[in-house]
Amino acid sequence: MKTNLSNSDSHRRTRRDHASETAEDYVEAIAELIANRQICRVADLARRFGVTHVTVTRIIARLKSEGLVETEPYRPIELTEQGKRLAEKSRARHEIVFQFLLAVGVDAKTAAIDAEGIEHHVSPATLRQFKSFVAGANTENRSK
Amino acid sequence: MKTNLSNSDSHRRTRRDHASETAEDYVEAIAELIANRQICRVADLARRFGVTHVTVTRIIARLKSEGLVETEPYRPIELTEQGKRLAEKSRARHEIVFQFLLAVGVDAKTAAIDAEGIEHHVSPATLRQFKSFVAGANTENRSK
DNA sequence: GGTAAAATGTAGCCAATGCTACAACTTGAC
DNA sequence: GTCAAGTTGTAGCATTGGCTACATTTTACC
Repeated sequence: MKTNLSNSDSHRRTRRDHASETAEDYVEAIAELIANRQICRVADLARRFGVTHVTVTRIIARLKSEGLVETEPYRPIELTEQGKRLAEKSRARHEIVFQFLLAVGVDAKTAAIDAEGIEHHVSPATLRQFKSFVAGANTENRSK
Repeated sequence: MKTNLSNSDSHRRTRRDHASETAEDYVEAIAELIANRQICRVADLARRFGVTHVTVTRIIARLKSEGLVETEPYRPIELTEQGKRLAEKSRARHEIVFQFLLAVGVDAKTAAIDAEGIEHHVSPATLRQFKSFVAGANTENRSK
């Protein structure tokens, strides 16, 4: 059952563009913080991700240079339109993965944790299957 | 004055996770190459992961220092007992994730790609659900 | 308004994983 | 045995994301 597809293809996907995953995690967290508390600060993100404020500062600088966030020194962090779009896309995908895990019987706490890790590795095709599975689970019957 | 030592745990959090994922990917690939071709060379891994031989060399050096592989300069790469155990564990988990994706309707090629990325983020609890889902899907096909 | 605490920024270190360029070793053909 | 081609190793650089230590700014309270 190995299904050896041409190897460079399969691993190109798996390859480390960890940077864009980080970007997605951050814009998603920023959007959530703004939604919940009206404001997003470096310290909030540091707490959220369990890193020091230094790490957050540098990542935010990168996101700024990529046009995802706007911020001035000692000021709160805001999302650009592009950042908001990416945040919403990430949130939606995250939610589908989370609901899917619940639907296949994973407990809520584990599903929340695993969804965080899995969401970045789900292709659009797989996401569609997840989505329709969740929808099917709600309807809950199949006549062959 | 902060005096917080013994942060050695939290520091390197993501970095270490990332490093272990790489270790798993590599021992898994090494085991597969040895199974298929009786030998694993730096160049094989470089092709497989789509990176240069330099990157492979350095990662192998790290795996060696971690006791997962054995190798002498200009010689093929072999797995230690510990390396074999990790490889088998990774392969089994990978296979479950792959079969699970097939079972929920993902096409084989996409499933192969996504399984690569997802496998590292599936907790034991979730893996159990995946496994029993696959088993259930098989039973369903046979009996109904 | 002044000052201490909290928040943020800056400098500089480390590790992991990419790369190119070049050196050294191994292998196969002759 | 020699030499070319292929393989592997080494040097040195970049990027990302961890960290501590220290500097600066903002805020909050008297």
